[in-house]
Amino acid sequence: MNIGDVAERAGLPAKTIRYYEDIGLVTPQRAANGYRRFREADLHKLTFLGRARSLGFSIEDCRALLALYEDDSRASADVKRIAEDHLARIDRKIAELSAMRETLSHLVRACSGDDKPDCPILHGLENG
Amino acid sequence: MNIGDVAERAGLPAKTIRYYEDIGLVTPQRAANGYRRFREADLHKLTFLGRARSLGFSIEDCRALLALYEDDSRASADVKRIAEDHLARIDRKIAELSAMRETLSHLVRACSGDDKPDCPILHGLENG
DNA sequence: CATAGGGATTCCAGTCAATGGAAGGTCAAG
DNA sequence: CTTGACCTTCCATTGACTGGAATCCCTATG
Repeated sequence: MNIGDVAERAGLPAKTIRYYEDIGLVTPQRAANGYRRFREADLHKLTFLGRARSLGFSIEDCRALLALYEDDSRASADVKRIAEDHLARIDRKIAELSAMRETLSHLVRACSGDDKPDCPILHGLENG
Repeated sequence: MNIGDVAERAGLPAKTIRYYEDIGLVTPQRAANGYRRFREADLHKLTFLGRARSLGFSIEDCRALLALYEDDSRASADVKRIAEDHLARIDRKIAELSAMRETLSHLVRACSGDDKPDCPILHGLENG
């Protein structure tokens, strides 16, 4: 497979796949003309990466998950720890956004949104 | 005020304040020795910026909000529109994270987390 | 007066995870 | 032979800072 084919099948931009090779997540072979040549195993890895990234795992998490994915003698506890840590990060992020949402929605609700300058939103930003 | 004082009072790192000057959000005066000299109005702006940033507004939103803040003939509708747009972005982000959380927590719950290689998390990443 | 410290200055590089674009090489079809 | 779709590498940019180096300024003490 050339990069275009694997990109389509993995659902990732070719550019991203080149980047993943750059940082050592995949190591496709090369054809005589210099083109990358991807095998089925590469496609599996890229699909795996796409899914992990879409769940918000960092590239470094993905690297670790991929290593475990390829390691037949892994302990599922190692995978679970990474996933739980990430879940905790997600929860913290949601909490942070919810707090923002809470504050901001109060301000928005208080603002008449007309052509007059008086504005509770600006007032809130000014005075905490 | 020197940058250290205004940094402390605004609750922002000095480095961030220099950056904000760099991108034109504040324009402190300069003393004869080259030090930045901040007035009370600068402090207000920086405090305003800190609050807006902590609510997740982008720098460009902050720039627009600051312009409205300084414009006595503003319409509160303009402020409200920016805030509502941002609120919608927050909601989308929360929804996205919640979806990740949902998927991931299912996988985590299904994983025994022991020393055996069998792992529903990896399986889920492999097969969608 | 020398010096030590704490603060200030500028500039450059790095973060994260790509993404955009330029300049050029390769290949299959018509 | 040319066209157009692919592919290649390399460099720059994104957002919002943050870290660090090298240097300068000010004040206080010995």
